Amino acid sequence: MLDRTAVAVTIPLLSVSVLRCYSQADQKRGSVVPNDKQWTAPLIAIAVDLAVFTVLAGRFVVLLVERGIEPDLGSLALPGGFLSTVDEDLTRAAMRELTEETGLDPGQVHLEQLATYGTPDRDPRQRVVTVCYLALTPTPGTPAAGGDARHADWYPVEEILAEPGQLAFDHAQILTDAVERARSKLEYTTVATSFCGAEFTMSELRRVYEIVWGRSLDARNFHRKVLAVPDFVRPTGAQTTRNGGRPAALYRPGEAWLVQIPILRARHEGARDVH
Amino acid sequence: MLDRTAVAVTIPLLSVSVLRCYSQADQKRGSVVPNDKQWTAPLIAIAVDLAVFTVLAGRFVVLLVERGIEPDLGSLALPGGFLSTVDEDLTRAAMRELTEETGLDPGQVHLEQLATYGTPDRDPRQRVVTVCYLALTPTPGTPAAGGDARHADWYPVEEILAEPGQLAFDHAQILTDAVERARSKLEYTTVATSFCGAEFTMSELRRVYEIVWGRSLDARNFHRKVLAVPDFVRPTGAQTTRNGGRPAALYRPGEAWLVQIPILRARHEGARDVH
DNA sequence: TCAAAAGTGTTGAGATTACACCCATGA
DNA sequence: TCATGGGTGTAATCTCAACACTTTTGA
Repeated sequence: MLDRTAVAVTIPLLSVSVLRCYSQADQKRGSVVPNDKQWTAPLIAIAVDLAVFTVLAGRFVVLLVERGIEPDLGSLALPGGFLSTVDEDLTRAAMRELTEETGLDPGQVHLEQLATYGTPDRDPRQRVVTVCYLALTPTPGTPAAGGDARHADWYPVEEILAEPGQLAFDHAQILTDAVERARSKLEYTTVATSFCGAEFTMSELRRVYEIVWGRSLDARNFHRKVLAVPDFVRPTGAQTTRNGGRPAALYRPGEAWLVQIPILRARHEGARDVH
Repeated sequence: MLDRTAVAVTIPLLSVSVLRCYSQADQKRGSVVPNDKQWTAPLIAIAVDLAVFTVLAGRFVVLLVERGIEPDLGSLALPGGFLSTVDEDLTRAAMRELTEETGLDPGQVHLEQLATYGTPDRDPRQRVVTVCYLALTPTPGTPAAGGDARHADWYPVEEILAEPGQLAFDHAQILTDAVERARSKLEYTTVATSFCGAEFTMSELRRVYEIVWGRSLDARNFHRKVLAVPDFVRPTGAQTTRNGGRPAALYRPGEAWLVQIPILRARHEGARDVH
């Protein structure tokens, strides 16, 4: 690999005047002139945004910040920020934002790329392309505000989706996509354990599904279905009575990721609502 | 929305020296100093790459170009390129590349975002973040080379995946992800019709599944399963004998997108290979 | 008449749901 | 002893893959 510092100087960079040039629709093409051996491309600001979910007090909640700067000052927004350097890896940036916001141990969270949003006018200040990540975590401590954010807190997903106008930029769309992804991931993967602590009972795991999907599940069938998936969960051998009633076996997450037979077949008819 | 030209001048831009500064690992932070009201971020080159698939002569094939410039001159690569201007929409850029490469009518193709790849050293020249798209098309005419590409052609997916070293950059990973996405999308959506022409028979549609999945399906059960999905396909009323044997009804794609009951339940045991 | 492809009917194996029933604890 | 949640057993139902069988064409 070439030396970065040496390479950098061979790359024509945008000047203010070139950026102006780009912005004029009648000069879409030709605003960057590739010369013989050099290599040109418009340079754009890249952000990383996070849709962080957890289950808190029986509700499916998302981490949002209250914007402390314009535009959309005072609106709610997904936490996020720009790459800290041109060399920062995308996933690393997402992880950095996540630990900054939640203080969580990265080993406890599930983090996956959701999608990239890059409509030219999604940020009124400048062209910003944002790579969004989905994060599922066990309930963490109090989230910390910082950077552009005045305040960070957990908000029930249903309430935010019911009033999407509260969200800044195109974050309503991103949140919708993230919720859909999270819900469907529960069906085909073992990711639900990411919402639980290190050890959990069957009913605690079932609660996760019930809360995220907003419907009740048969505790007995659920129990068998989870145990039928090889290495979905591993018994610790210990028991707990923290939920009352008969002592329940404690489990730890297993190594399995894909669930062959979905935990619940999609059927949106006779499902009773939970809460 | 603010006037772009006016905004541009208020944004601190990278100079060559600032970019150099970013490249030095010991100065990761602090290389951009945010001042009071202004707003800073590292600027990065954004590319759009395409994994274009079709079914050609009974094979599942992908469109690849032979690179005409360094690095990886002579290697195969996914077609793609940089945004043509800082204001170009990501999806529009993908569509532009697609029509440039295949000459297809955009109405005929299925185009969806796959993922974004941004490992800092994935391109040895400079930091490049590439937003990749998955495209599924009916068999088009001869693909056209152009830009960085010496030559563009369709290559059987199996053969390329068997020798991933032929691919430039991280395109082997991208292709793997794209193939996986394409295969699983067939199971839960009606996207397979995107591989067929405007009108097709049941066995032609079934062939798509067989070729992409690399396994044979029971023609009779397939037939019923497709018709069981509301508005998966619509009969045109016409028939054809182009495949020999008894005349087959012709269908057009319907409006349905999601298939509630997967076309084939995942079971990778007793499946016979096709071809 | 035969081969080949299209399309319908049926059946047995297996999966799934709904729920009866028993277990173990705390209050 | 009772309420509460944990966990097992089972029967009716549903689904699906497998395949026998009929239909309609071209050669």
